[in-house]
Amino acid sequence: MYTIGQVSEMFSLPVSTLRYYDKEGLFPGMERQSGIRKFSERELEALRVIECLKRSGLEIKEIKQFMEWCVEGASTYPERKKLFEARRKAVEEEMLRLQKTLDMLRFKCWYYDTAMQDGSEDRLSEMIPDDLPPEIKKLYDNAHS
Amino acid sequence: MYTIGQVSEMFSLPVSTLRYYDKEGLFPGMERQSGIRKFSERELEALRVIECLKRSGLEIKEIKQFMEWCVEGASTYPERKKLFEARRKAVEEEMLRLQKTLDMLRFKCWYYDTAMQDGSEDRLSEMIPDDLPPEIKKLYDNAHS
DNA sequence: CCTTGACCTAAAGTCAAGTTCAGGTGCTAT
DNA sequence: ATAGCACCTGAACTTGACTTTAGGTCAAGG
Repeated sequence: MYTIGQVSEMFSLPVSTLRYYDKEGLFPGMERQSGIRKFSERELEALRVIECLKRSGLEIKEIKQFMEWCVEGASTYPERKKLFEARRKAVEEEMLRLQKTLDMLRFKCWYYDTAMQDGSEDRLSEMIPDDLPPEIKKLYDNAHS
Repeated sequence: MYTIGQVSEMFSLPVSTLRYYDKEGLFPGMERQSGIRKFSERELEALRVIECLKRSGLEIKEIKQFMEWCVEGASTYPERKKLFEARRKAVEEEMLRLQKTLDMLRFKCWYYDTAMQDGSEDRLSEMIPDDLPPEIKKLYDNAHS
């Protein structure tokens, strides 16, 4: 059993954020001792799932919905599974978008490296898009596709 | 040369967003004909960079700063390069975090698949964390590391 | 005894990134 | 000539996720 301060330390989250999550219903049935929140292993695992779902792009109220399903028991397994499938798909798509973003950033790093060597962008504007070095052209094409 | 409506179509962005970006200074020196914005190839490339930098986690005012550097000319190549290097690093880190998120989501998909077959989580709670199938244990371990 | 530190609440405040609103201009098709 | 678009502006509003504030409880240490 942990206090809110200990959990704040463990997860590097402000105490105010943990209280906010609690107020929003993200720890249904959390125990209290004379008003003071007691975080058990169950709440720590909930917090891990919260962080996962948040990073997957879910909003707080949708996470709350999930936590309610967990309380409801076995009858909501299908809903919970559908949720995780949907988030998995969303994150896989996000990874693809990020890969394109990364290729654009890498291209721009090369671009400004070259501009600094040349002292101008004149030669670069001649090269784009067809006379780029092969490796760089790959980045450019993926970023602009 | 394109109107704001055409650019809105091309980038699937609301017209109001394009006007907001303009007001925030993200298209310095954009042309106008009797009050009406004219988007040239320069603004379209700016928009591609804006979307890239936004996805990399940059705020609008930092993107504005970048656009101002572009106007200043060759003397700001080093700043611009540093910016792209920093964003590249940030996105690479974000990809790692997302990979862990994805492993957690894949683990949960398997988890609820299994729970649905069993009709309960009893067997699962016995298996976690040491008696999971090897492939699943990999996901679990990476997600919880 | 009284101060300090960790906990509590409800309510108000903040911030970024848009979106919406109210009112206005100007072309063109009926 | 008038209705309907696509464009314009400044200002107010919205949303989500926190954070801050103001005021209060309670146990331990000096």
